[in-house]
Amino acid sequence: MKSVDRMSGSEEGSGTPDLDRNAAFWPEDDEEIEAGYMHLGSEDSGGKRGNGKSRQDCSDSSGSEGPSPSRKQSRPKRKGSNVSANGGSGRRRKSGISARERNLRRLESNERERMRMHSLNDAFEQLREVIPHVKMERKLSKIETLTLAKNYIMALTNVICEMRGEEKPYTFLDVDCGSNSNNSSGEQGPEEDMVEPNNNSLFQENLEHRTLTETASIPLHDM
DNA sequence: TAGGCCATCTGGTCCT
DNA sequence: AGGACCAGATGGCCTA
Repeated sequence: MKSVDRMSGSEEGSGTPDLDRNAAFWPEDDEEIEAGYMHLGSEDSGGKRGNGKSRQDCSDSSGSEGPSPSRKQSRPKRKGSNVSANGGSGRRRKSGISARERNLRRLESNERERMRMHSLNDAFEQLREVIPHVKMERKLSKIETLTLAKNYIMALTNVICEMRGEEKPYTFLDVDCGSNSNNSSGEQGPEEDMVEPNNNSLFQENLEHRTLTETASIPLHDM
């Protein structure tokens, strides 16, 4: 497939990718913000990665609902969502906060988010290391990692149940099952027999390596 | 070139 | 109030 490894480069190298650039972009005073707060990115100097993204429709969203670019509309509101959490005016101006301060807050927030994602990636990496899978050139993608982990857990559960003389709660389907679209996208009770091909290529891969998963008893014995 | 995967930014919402 | 969490958007990189 693809080399996910390449990401490691950007991951590490990211550091603080664009603090300076962003800082430079942000307007210096509230006046400018009044005019173009949601404007950022309009001419975002095209940084290399993501950051350079233009927040296209933000500009014209200056409308009443505040930061409501089209992309937000599809998102379901969470409980207790007050449509205008920002006060209803649409402008997210907090009284007494200067543009510079907002800028700073945003940059800090970005940094935290970056760190959060990095820790998430670390967790994925640790998960990859404990999931038995056939060696591959590339490393497992996130979705593959999660799917394999799930299958691995199911296989181990089967082993445990078998050792207890109980019935296996999970059944691993055969290759043909690829055709059955039984799965309701991840809705499965513990009772249901499953191994849903939610990721086709991976699923096939899983089937190829099913013996490996089903011999999950091997690592189990080691415990 | 299209599609997959990813990092990053961002604003809304929730939680402490 | 501030940080964490979440999900949408965007653009880069890579492979088929």
